[in-house]
Amino acid sequence: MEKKLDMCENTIIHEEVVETVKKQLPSDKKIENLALFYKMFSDPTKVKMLWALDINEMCVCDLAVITKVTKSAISHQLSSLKEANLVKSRREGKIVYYSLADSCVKEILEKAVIHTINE
Amino acid sequence: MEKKLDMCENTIIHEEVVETVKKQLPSDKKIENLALFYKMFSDPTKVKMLWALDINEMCVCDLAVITKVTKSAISHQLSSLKEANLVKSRREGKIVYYSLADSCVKEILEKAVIHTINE
DNA sequence: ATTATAGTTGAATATTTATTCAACTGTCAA
DNA sequence: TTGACAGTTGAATAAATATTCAACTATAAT
Repeated sequence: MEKKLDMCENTIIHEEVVETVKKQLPSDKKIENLALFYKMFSDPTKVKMLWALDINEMCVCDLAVITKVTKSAISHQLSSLKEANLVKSRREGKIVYYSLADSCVKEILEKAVIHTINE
Repeated sequence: MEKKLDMCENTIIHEEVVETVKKQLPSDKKIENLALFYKMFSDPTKVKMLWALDINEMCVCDLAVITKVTKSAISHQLSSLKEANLVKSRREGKIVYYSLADSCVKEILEKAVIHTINE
């Protein structure tokens, strides 16, 4: 009679494949950075902001109008996007203008368009 | 003296820009689909799974070992990935083998590599 | 038929992420 | 220097997502 707890549910079925794949995988840190990067595209508000900024630089108020969320929410989102080096800002008087920091953004958005069903 | 509630915090500062951008933005549905698509790349477990599957087709057990999460969690993740048409599966006896359904996956992952700090 | 293993499922829980709220800073103009 | 407005911030809350758990299906072997 066996123990109630099965020892470990992680049975390796194809040991060779697992070993080969493990060797070729990027480091956990790298994987995490990839996921972090794509998180910036994984929310409708962020996607809309990025798309809008690709068309024109904009201030927080305008982005709030376009996305229909509060200025505060926009500001929080912009700070993640800035930390991810996807947007940059410049101040002009009271107004802060945001724009894309990385020309790859539109390219990335458009790459996805091909793989999604529209309308 | 004004009302306590300010009528609407969404002041449009650059009306012309806002109008122009609004016209050029994709529909909300399209934006949402884009976000949904990138959600499939926005979690380390999913990224690792996709990367692994790009190297070799694999069964649920093997993926569980490689990602260090339970078979159940993997199965749940695979079902989202399948719904997003990023992976496909075939059964061989008791074992279900998963593989990439879309050759763009690796391309997308690698696009991000350029924009992330590694190690 | 019975048992064992691979995988799936739905509900519960844990974790993460987005948004709101209220108080704050910075800049301009009266 | 005071008020008004653009924007930011941190903490609280709400909402979304990932993981676990336990019960289940499917297939194969004895």
